[in-house]
Amino acid sequence: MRRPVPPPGPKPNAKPARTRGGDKRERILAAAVKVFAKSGFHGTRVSEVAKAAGVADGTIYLYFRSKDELLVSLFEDRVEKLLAHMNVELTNLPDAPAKLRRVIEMQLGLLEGERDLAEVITVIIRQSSKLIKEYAAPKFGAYLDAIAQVVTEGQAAGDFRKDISPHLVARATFGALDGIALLWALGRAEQGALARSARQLSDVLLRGLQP
Amino acid sequence: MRRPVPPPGPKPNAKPARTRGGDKRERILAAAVKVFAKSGFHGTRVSEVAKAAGVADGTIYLYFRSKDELLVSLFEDRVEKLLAHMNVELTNLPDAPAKLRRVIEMQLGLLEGERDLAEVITVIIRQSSKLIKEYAAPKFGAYLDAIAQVVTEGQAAGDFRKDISPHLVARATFGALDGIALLWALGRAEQGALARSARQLSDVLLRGLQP
Amino acid sequence: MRRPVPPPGPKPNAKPARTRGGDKRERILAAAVKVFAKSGFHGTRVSEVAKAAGVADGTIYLYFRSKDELLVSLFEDRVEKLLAHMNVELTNLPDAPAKLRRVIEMQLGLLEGERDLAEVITVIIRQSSKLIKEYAAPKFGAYLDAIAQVVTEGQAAGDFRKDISPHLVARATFGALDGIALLWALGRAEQGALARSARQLSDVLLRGLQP
Amino acid sequence: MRRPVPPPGPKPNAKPARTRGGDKRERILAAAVKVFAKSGFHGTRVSEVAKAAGVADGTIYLYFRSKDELLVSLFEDRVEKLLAHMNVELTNLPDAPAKLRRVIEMQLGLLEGERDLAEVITVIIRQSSKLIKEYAAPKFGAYLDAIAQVVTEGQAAGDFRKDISPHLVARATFGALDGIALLWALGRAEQGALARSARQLSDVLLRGLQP
DNA sequence: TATGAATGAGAATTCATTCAT
DNA sequence: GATGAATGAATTCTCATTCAT
Repeated sequence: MRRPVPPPGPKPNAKPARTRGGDKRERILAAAVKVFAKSGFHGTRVSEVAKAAGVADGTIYLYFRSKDELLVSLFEDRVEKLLAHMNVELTNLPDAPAKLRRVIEMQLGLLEGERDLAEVITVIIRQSSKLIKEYAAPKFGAYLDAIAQVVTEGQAAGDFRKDISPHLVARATFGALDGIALLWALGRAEQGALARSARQLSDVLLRGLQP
Repeated sequence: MRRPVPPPGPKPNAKPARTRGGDKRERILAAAVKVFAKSGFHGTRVSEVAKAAGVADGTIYLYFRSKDELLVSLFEDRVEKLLAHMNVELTNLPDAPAKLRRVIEMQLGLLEGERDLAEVITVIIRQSSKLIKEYAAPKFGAYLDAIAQVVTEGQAAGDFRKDISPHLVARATFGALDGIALLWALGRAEQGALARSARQLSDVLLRGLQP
Repeated sequence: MRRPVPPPGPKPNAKPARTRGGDKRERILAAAVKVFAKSGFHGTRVSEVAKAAGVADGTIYLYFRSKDELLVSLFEDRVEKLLAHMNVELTNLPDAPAKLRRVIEMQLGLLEGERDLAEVITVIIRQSSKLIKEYAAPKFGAYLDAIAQVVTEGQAAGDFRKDISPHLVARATFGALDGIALLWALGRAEQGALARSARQLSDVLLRGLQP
Repeated sequence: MRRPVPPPGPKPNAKPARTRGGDKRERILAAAVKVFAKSGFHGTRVSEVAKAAGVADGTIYLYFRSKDELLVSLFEDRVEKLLAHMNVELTNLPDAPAKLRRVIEMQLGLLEGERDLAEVITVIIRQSSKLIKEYAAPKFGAYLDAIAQVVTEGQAAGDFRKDISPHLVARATFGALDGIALLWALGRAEQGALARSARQLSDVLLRGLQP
C-alpha cells in the first residue's frame, strides 16, 4: 500500500526451488498466522512477522510480493487445506444431517484447536476490503459452496425442507458459527462452552430445517 | 515534543458550546460512516473524512480526540440509536416469536436502508481489535443482551425450548444475519433477496426453537 | 493507532551492529550540531538534519528515538568528550590557579574552534527545560563539579580564599564565560578578542579569589 | 511562524485606545510571563496565554501581531522598567564599587522576587535566536551598557583597574549572575542562598577589579 | 472591542519495500 | 538465497492565526 506503482519486474510467489530443509515459506505463513491473530493485519509490522519466523525482513519478499499478498496467500493456503480436510471427513457420513452436524463441529473445533487461524480467517481477512473481494472471496466461496452442497443433498434426499435457499443456510450457518466464535473470543462465554454450543446450534438448525 | 502530555485542559467530544450554523459533529459522523464503509477504517485518511464532511482537517479534532475515537464515537452513537429504536419497535409485539422475527427483519432492513452504517457496524468495527474489546464491546453487548432477553421471555412463556442458551441464540442470530449481509454485500446474492432471506431465516430459527 | 505501545522490541541508540560504510550515527550528530546551531532546536526540521547528514529522514530514527533524544544524545556525547579532554589537560598543571586559568582558556578556546558546538551546549540545550533538568543536568553538573573540584583544591592548598563556595565559583565562572561567549556570538565584540577576554577574566577571577 | 506570508494590512501593537479599566495588554503580558516561564516559549500555546489572562484567543491578536511579537514586547516592556528602576537605585550611591554591588544585589533580588520574569529574561528569550538578535539585543545591550558605564566610572575614579574592558566585565557579571540563577533554578542550591551568593560574588568581583 | 470555532499549513514519525553485500 | 540497514512516501495531529458574529 506504501509504494503505489507496482514494479513491472518478474513475479515471485511461486515457491523458490525447494531449499534443503528450507521450509521458509511455511515458517513465514505459520508466523504470520500467529502475529496477525495477535495484533491484526494493520497492527502487525512485516518485521514482526519476520522476527517470529526467524528470518530477515527482506526474506519475506522472496516468498511474497507484499504484505497484502502474504495475507492472501495465507488465506488461500489454509482454506485449501481446510476444504480438503472437510471433504475427507464428510465422505463417509451417511446423510446430510450428519454431515451438517459435522461441519458445525469441525468449524468450532477448529477454533479450539487453532484459535489463531480461526481469528485470521474470520476477523483479519475482513480488514482489507478490496483484498477480500478480489482474492479471498473465491476460496471463501468454495467453502460456503461445500456447505450449501450438503444442504442441497439433504433437500434432494428429503431430509431438509425445500423452501430454504441452500446458500442462505450456508451463509447463515457460517455467520452463526462466526458469531459464536466471536462471543467466545471476546471472553463472554466460559471455556469448554464450544462443544455445547455446537450441539445446541446443530439441534436448532437441524430441527429448523426439517421438512 | 509533538504529542506532549495529553493536554489536561478542556476535553473535546462533548460538542462545543454553541455550534454555529450546523451540527458539525453530526456531519462528521455521517461523513465518516460513508467513507469508512467505502474504504475501510485503515484505508481512509482523516483528510478524506474532513473533505466529505465539508470541514477542515483540524475541525475533526475539535470534536474527536483521534481517528480511533471517531470510530468508537460513531459506533456508540449509532448503536445507541439502534437500540432505542428497537426497544420501541418490540414493545407492542404480542410474543417472543413475533419479536424475534421483528429483530431479524429490522437488522436486515437496516442493511438495505443504511448499507454504509451496516458495513461499519459489522465489518469496520472489527478492524481495531483492542478497540472493539475495550469500547465497542459494551454497546455491542447491550444489543445482544436485548436479543437474548427476547429469547428468555419466549422460554418463560413456553414458546421456546429451554435447553438452548439465550445468549448463544443471540450471538448465532446476529452472526447469521451478519453472514447473510456479507453475502449480500459481496454481491453474491440478488437484490431484494434480503426480505426473502429474513423470512427464511426466521422460519428456520423459530421452528428450530420450538419446544 | 499511529504510535501504539512503545515497541518493546530492540532499542535504537546503541549503534546498529555493523555500520556499513560510515558511522552514520556520528555523521548525524555532526550534522545536528551544525543545523541546531544555525536555526535552533525548534527551528530545525528533522529532515534538515537528515539532509545535512546525507541520510534519509527515516535513518535518523534508526539511531535516535526522537528529535528530543537526538539533542540529548548530542549533548551527552559531546560533554563527555569535553570532560575527558579536560581531565587530561589539567592533570599536569602545577596548582589550582594554573588549572583554573586553563579551564577558562579551554572553554573560550572551544568557542573559537567549535563555535557550533558551543552554541548548542550553551544556548540550544536550554530550549527544552524539562529535557535539561532530566537528562542534561547530570552531565552538565559533572562539568561544573570538575571546576568546583579545582577550587576546592586551591582552597586546601592555601591558594584561594576559603570564604567562597566552590560551586558558586564554578557556576559563576561558567556563566561568565557563557556570557562572554554570547557577547561574542552576538557580534558585539571584535574577532580574536576571546584570547584577551580569557586573560582578563582569569586575572580578575584569580585576584578576586586570593586569600 | 505558521503563516509565512505576513498580511500587508494595517499594524496593531500600538496599544488600543485605553479601554476603560481594560488593562488587557498588561494582563496578557503578565500571563505570558507566567506561562512562558513554566513551559518555555515553544512549549506554550497561545491559547494557554489567553486562558491565563482571562481573554479569548483572538484578543491576543488585537494587542500583539504574533506569538513572537508577544515575547519581544514582553521583553522590551520588562527590561525597560528594569532599567528605569536601576537608574533610580544607582543614582544616590556614592561610588562605582557600591553601585556594582547594588547591581548584583538587584539582579539576584529580582530572581527571588520575580522568578518567572527572571526565567523569561534569561532563558526563554534565547529560544528564538533570530528574534533575540534582531529585537531583544538592543534592549539587552542597554542593560549591559548601564553596567559597563558603572565600570567605566569606577576606572575613571581610580576605584577599578584600567586594564579590563568594561563591557567584558558587564557581560561576565551578567553571565555569572545568570549562571548562579540557573544553579538556583535547577535546584542544586539551598533556598535563601541567593543573598549569600550575591555577597560572595561581589566580594570576588570587587577584589578582582581593584587597581 | 471581544469572542472562540474554524482553518489548514506544517512536521515528526512509521514502516513497507529495496538492494548492496 | 539470505540479510538487515537504509530509504522516503505517506499520514496523523497540532496550534498560530483569522474572521463571522
